[in-house]
Amino acid sequence: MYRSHNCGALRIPDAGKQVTLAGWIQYNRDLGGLTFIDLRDRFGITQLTFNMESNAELCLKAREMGREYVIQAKGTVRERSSKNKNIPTGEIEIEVSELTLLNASKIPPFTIEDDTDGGEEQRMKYRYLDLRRKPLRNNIILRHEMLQKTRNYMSGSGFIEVETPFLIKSTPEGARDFVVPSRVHEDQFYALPQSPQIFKQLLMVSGYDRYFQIVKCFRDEDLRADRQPEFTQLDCEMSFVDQEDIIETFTGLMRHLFQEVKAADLGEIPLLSYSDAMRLYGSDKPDLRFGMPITYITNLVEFSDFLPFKEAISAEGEVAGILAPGCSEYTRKQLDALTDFVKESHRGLKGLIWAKWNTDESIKSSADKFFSEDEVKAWLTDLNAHPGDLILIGAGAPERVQKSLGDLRLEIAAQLGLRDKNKFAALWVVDFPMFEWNEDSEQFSFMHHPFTSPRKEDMDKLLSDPGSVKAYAYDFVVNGMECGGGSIRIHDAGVQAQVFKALGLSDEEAQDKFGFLLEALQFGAPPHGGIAFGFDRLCAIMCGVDSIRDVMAFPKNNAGRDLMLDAPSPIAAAQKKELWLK
RNA sequence: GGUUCGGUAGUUCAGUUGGUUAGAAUGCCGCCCUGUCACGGCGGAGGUCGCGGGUUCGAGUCCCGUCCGGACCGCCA
Repeated sequence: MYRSHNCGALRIPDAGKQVTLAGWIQYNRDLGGLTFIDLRDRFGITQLTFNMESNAELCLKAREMGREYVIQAKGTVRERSSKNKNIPTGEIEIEVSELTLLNASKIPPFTIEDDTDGGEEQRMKYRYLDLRRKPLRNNIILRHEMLQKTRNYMSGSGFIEVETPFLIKSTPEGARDFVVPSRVHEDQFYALPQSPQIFKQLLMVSGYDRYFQIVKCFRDEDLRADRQPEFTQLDCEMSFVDQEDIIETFTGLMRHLFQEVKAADLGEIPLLSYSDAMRLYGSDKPDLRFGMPITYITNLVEFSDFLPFKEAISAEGEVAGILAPGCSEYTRKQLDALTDFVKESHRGLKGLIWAKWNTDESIKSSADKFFSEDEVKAWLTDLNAHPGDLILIGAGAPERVQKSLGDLRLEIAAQLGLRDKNKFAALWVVDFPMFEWNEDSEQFSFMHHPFTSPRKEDMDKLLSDPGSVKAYAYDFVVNGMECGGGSIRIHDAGVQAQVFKALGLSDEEAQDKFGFLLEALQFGAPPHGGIAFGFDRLCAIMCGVDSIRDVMAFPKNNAGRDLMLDAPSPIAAAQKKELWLK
């Protein structure tokens, strides 16, 4: 028996007990006549005490033990004479009578503390050491709780978990596939699934009614803080449901998880249409922890001669602004920085007009030469500003105004500390367009995926006016992060064929790529729909971290490399040959 | 594919207009210390300044290329 208790277990009532502990050395404090060792495992830290007077040999031995050595200690639990209020075991210590070195450790490349001195690269290379740190350990444990509570809730709601294959067929749509060469079949490849989409629909055809799976998915695209090449989805599908049923079911799941894991009440979760989200927040995943919606003042400046406004309006653009509460003291430098921010090429505004309502009630704007104080005051009032506030106004094409002011809204909220990690604001975004126009290929492509059902009332516009067709598609958004998305699927082979046609896919192509699905739809496919949640993202939001790396045990770096394994890596020529690779 | 920031001691960083022997903190090693808890005190060791080329009397510093890391755009049904 290596231990009688873990390192987080003992308290004052245990005083007098003979115990054996094992763990890693967090700190070794040698005071001369006394030596203290903080012994750590994933449950906590317990102090070991060695006294030169009572046992000199043991005390000298303890001094030799370095950081991260693995040791075992037998001794007596004792109340401390000087207590440490900062840790749960801080009122007791172990007076050690027997000390065993189980394994020494090299000197760690960075400190294994709550706040490490290690940089990203070191921490990724020695991920197993980084995982010893409490913040990361807490995240991994929270993820475990999420997994358990999700499975329990889903199972309790009549869903069954079914595993689907990882070696499947590549389809060129959507994200790039990771591809696995076949040894048995020359020049042929499997693909790793981007999601179990087709399988879960086939399971509905099979009559499984309510399916879920917590499953790895793979996408060969560039990485971001919230995107990894392999990631985990909570994948779900239901039969005989409409959009309202799905939203109700998974509102229940989300409320449950946030309540259970974070003791957070999501409250009423609002539904917002895609077009409203874009218009008010310039994003299909708005952060609703704060207000500051984009407010359109085009009608107030309709007949203005002020060139930026005049040009925008004559080109069917908009003039709109956002409120920066309490920012009337912003300096010229700060305002210039915000102007540069919206002028960055992917946002594309030509500039930013500001207007300050100072605390002394005076009004000042960067367009004072062109507008009377009353006119500027009308803008301020329209944006719900008060003395002490600043408003920022942009003019241009609607998409640019939305994108720029939407990003600016997030930037200012961040500067004002309004993106509070302990606050959770969820919503459903609904009524997505079915298709979006692709400038490069000059044809429509699907917004969600090609099996998404168009809305009933838009069915007849599929071929005549695809751009105006809306879909039964929905996203679940928390704190400005897209955490889930799904749709009602097409269960009618005829409708599916029409959608493929609208996408410019010939019958032959559709048959080649999705023939098995089209055929399955003809064998009594029930009406069905589903949703998939980004499990890593949900965990990241609950952990209050910016990157999903921090909730994954062994993530990849910025460039998709595993710095610990040094993967990907070349393979031997013989192995290549066997796989028919040049 | 592109933009941008960075690479200097084991680690995290500083290093001025190019100028003699490249610094700090922390870690590491040694000595001292009986109530510490990121213990403290004294002393010490530790650097091909990512790599290659160029400019210069002289490059950590300037220029070009390249590799590596972070953030972002494109991309991500």
